[in-house]
Amino acid sequence: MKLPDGKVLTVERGSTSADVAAMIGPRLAKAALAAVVDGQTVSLMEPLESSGDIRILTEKDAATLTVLRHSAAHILATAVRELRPGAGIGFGPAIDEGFYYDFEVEAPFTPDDLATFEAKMAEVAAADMPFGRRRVSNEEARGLFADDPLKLERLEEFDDAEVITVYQNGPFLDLCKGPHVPSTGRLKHFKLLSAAGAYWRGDHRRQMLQRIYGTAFHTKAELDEHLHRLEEAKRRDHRRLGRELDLFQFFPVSPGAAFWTPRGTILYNTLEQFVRERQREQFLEVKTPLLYTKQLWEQSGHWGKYRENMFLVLDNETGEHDMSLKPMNCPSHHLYYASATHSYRELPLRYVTLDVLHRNEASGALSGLTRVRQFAQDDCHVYLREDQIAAEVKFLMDFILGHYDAFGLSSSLKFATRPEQRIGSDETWDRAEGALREALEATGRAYEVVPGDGAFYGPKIDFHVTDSIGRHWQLGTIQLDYNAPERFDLEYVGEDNSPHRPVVIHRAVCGSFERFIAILIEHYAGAFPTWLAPEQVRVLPVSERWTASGAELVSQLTAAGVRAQLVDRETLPYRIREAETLKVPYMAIVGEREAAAGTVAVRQRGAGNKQDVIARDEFVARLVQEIRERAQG
RNA sequence: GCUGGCGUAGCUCAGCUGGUAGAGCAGCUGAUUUGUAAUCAGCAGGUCCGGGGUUCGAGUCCCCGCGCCAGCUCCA
Repeated sequence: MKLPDGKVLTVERGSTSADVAAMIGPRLAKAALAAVVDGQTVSLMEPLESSGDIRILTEKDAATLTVLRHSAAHILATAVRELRPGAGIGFGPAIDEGFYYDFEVEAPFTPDDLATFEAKMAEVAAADMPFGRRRVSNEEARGLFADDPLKLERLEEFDDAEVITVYQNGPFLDLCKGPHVPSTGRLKHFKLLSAAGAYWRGDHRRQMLQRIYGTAFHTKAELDEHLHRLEEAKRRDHRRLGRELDLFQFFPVSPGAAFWTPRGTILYNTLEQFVRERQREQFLEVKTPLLYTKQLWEQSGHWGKYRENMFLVLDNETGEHDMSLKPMNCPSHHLYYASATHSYRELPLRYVTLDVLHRNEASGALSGLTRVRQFAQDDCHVYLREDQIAAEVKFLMDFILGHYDAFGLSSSLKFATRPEQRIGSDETWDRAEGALREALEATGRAYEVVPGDGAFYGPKIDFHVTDSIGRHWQLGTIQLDYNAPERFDLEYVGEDNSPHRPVVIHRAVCGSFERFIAILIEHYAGAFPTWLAPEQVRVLPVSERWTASGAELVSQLTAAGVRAQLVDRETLPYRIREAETLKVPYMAIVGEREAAAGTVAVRQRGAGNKQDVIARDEFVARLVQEIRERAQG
């Protein structure tokens, strides 16, 4: 076996990675959690099949966290089986932030059960049961899992050539390809987080299992930090801040549709204004109807593929639900494009609509502002020649990334290819995927491929942004569409004076204003930079004697376009606390000294009582500049 | 849509095994005129999510809806 430093160790046939670790040294043997053999992460107890490269992994290697979590899932299942002997077992993998295990049980788990399971897991870990690995034949496996129908179903899918392995720790046996840590004692820092139903194999037509989520780390510090991050996310939750900062509400009479308060409306309009300003030069904004007959949706393909997500409207004359609120803007843009003859010289032609859209989302899918039934996209459709795709994709990409930059959001790219449910021929898809991939490659940016995740009409590039606490959100998108031009018979007149088919690109930057605002709220934890803040300055006279002086300052600020408000009730400390709670960026305090000198004592949000006494004119000028520059604050 | 949990004053939450509701904040009124994160006092606020049922009696127990939350499915 060849070690990472180039040394070659000769071991007996049938040796394991654990043996290799022991030969290297006792310290490593003790710290070892798994190994990488010929590029494959394997369990230490796995026999080495042939000579090759080997590297022993300890908790310092990131890959072992996944192994630990996978083992934690088995330890959870061990505990559950111990306490609920009849529980059927589904799958139990490691996931991004932890692990889960699915169980088939009579009665769903309660929050109290989680605590009990967690305690039992600690016992299983303390018992330090070794994880044993064994290769079995399919027939033997069927015998071992005779009482586990879910495992038997999985076994049916193996073909004869595949290696089937089982792992056992103490009483618990699972069909599993591993790898696992050497023994249950390696699990020290873990926590069970939640329980919820999950369809067997993710199929909503199959039975629902009960899934338990948990997380595990190598060290207590990492676990604590993770739990702390979950708390922090809760603290920033836009639904909570939306209420506390008085930005929006929901009413049961309109599930999934936000009601924007005066403060929230300012935020919304400010964002919209920003979007309009950026796209003023290179895009053409159009307003289109909200309601259409099904004829349009039949032509676009939505009637067939998207109807269950559309709000259908009764037409009194026909007595049928053959009208619909628009769930997307594309068809209306196509309709408009097709209404005139276009020259190749006009292309690319970019239509944008910021209208409200309606999608009838499953009731259980609704969540705050991030999953709603009524929302507005900054929705653009570009009509262009095929030879313009690469340049256009680059242009749109820069445009989108520039938008995220303005908010300090970093992003990554995903390339999504044809889904199962789709329209258009395979040849068209080949062409679209090829063209989009080529354009993407040409930008030189890194991207991840997500097969089968494309829109039903074409492949897409999705933009995922990372917020200030490291969470990912899918926002913008660039989708290539060769189908719509066919369906809507779109044309342009080429240099050769004959008609040609344009290509369509669907583009959104914010995704939806609703979701984007939710992300901004959480990203800034409600402390918006001044240009976005619903209330930018709160003017606080020290006592009622200085109200007039404060009112004068408010007029001055308002005249300069700054959103300012005078608050003169209650005591000064009370009002300062109130303004801090509402996360108003600036407090302008006016008392005897300031009134006399024509100055203002400026207290900045979150800066404590480090105030800054400056001339009023200067204060106004500074604010105007900060707002104009859209400073990050 | 599915599984589970939750739903008490504008907000955050008490309310034991059934005996027709309570606090803090917010609101209103008054006193105080205040210099950097809550001045004091008083008052007013509730179809206990909605509808059925069990019971002498239901916020509390049962059933059916609705909404929200955690997930699943789906997705901007």
